[in-house]
Amino acid sequence: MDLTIILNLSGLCDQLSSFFNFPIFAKNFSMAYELSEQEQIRRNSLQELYNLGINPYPPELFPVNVNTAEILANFLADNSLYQDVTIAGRIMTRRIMGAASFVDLQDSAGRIQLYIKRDDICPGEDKTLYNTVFKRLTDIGDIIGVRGYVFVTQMGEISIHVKEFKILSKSLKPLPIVKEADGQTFDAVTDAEFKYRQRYVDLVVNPGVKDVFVKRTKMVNTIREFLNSQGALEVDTPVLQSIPGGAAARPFVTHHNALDIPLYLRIANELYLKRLIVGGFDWVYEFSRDFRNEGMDRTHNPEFTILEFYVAYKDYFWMMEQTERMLEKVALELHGTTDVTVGDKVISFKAPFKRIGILDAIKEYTGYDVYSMDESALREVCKNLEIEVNETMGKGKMIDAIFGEKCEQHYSQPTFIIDYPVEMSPLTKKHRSKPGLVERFELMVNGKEIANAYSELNDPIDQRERFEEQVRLMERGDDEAMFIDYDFLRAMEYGMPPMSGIGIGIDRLAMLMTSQVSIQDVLFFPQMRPEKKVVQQSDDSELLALGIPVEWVPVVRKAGFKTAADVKAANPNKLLNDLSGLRKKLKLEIPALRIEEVKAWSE
RNA sequence: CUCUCCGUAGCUCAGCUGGUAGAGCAAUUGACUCUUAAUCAAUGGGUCACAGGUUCGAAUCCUGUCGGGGAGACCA
Repeated sequence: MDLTIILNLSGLCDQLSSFFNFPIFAKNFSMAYELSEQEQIRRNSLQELYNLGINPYPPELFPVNVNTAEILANFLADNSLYQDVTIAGRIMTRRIMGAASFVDLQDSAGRIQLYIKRDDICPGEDKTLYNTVFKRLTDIGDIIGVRGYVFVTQMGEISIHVKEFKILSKSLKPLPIVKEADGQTFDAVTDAEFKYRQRYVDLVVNPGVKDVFVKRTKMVNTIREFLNSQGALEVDTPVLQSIPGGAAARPFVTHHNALDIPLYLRIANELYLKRLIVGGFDWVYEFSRDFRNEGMDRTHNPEFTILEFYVAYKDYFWMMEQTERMLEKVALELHGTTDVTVGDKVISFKAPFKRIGILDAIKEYTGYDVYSMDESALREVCKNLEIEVNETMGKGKMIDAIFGEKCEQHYSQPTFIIDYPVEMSPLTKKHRSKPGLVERFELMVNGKEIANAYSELNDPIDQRERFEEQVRLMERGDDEAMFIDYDFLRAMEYGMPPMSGIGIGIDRLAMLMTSQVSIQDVLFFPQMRPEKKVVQQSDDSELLALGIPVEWVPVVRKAGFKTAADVKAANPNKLLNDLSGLRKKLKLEIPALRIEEVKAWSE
């Protein structure tokens, strides 16, 4: 870029600058066309603040000494409190009435109304702070700090009478406007894509969203306390595993460069926790972030959290009692009652929960007694029930399919489904009295599985055979069958205490406990397809290089042609049309283009 | 992967069987010293997701693409 171009650029900047009424830096002057009107105005305000000697992003701490919830909770009882508060938060609405204004300030704990009077924040002659800085240069979404005293307005609302006011962070993008009155919400952001991609905005503007996540954390804390108080030890085990074991699922694969081996993101942490029990711990647990490379829907996210815990010398009956007690406690802690409203149902987490054998459940809902059936008989049953089966499915998978299709949805109230067929439970101890079954339960709530537990298999010879059966299934084409983890077998050969273990889907439990129908609503940042780049990054120089006059470059970009390739691919007639239209529309005082010029750009 | 619905101003949404876009809030300017979905007046703001096609004419009809929701398939 030679000197003349630089000179031209700065000349153009002045022109654009006056057009948009704010300074534009040469480096990114094209941006001016790509911002919305409101964003331009906010940048303009930002510059004006600088011009007034105000730093809209001050570096020093702001000494907050109270939050909104504390004030609202305590002030009415004692009006002498909070007579010198400093508080900070985001401006959510403004009601300006000349020399006095009301502002709703939102902090992490809630909202409170501010009363800002011109002559209080500007005691002298100079009213700039109120008239200009507050009224004109401050916007909804800005983060401010104020100092003042708490009082009650004539309308009876607890408010802060502001004496000092300071901008702590200028907001450049307008927030969606959500209004509330008498418990009703107006214009809430309902677009799922917007909510999930820009959760930060969802959290700011939509009432109740924060509460879901606060409840989720409270739930996890309650569980942690429940376990810790009984002597359980929280541990961390590897996320990157060379053998993805402990569950039937498709893993994500990655590669470790230094070791030059494939590694898998864990689908479960079961086998590692069991190793720790071999090592001599009696009770270990982990809130495990697991990853499964499978479909996504409202109960499945590629990464999700499972609580697993393993307890030596216990069996699955003991585990059922623990589970009941734990969930009862969670419900009480979160809702103050064991009855939790989920959608239009009320679910009672009052212990004990109902228990029923999976085969009895199938008998109840289908009439078939599949207990002693062989594979071909079972296939026939599936056919009669119109359940799709294929050659890769063994006995266990078919029974699972029948249950999933015909029974699962009936269990709204917490119900333990117990005593599963051995074929679908390769890590589970054989049933003490019912041949062909294992000591396993799943907890169904609201028609969904939320926990899965067993008396854990600790016979290394049996375990080896079960793994080998899995390999046979894999050879039949079952891509979910488990790999053999030889180190796990070795650990078991040293002697593994009898134990019971469980996995509880924390996301699904959070859905239940917060009455959300979609897993995306209990994850801060649910998985999404990457957003297409909204603004294509390109350098003006590549457009200049085509011979486009410098004064036309921002116009070309505004017209949607952001790269040299875009311009070359364009029909010159259309391009000329678009550009001339913009020139007219924006009333640009630059020479009109001729078709020959435009054609020359793409040659 | 299949079916289905959706994508219009910063946000929430209208826009009929084709005739180049409207409202409320938000924004700008002004009035107003206890308002609270504040009010009143005026003003500005849109490549109607993207790309093709049909047509004199497309937000609207057709095809494809992208993104999202829902249902199914697969799967915990």
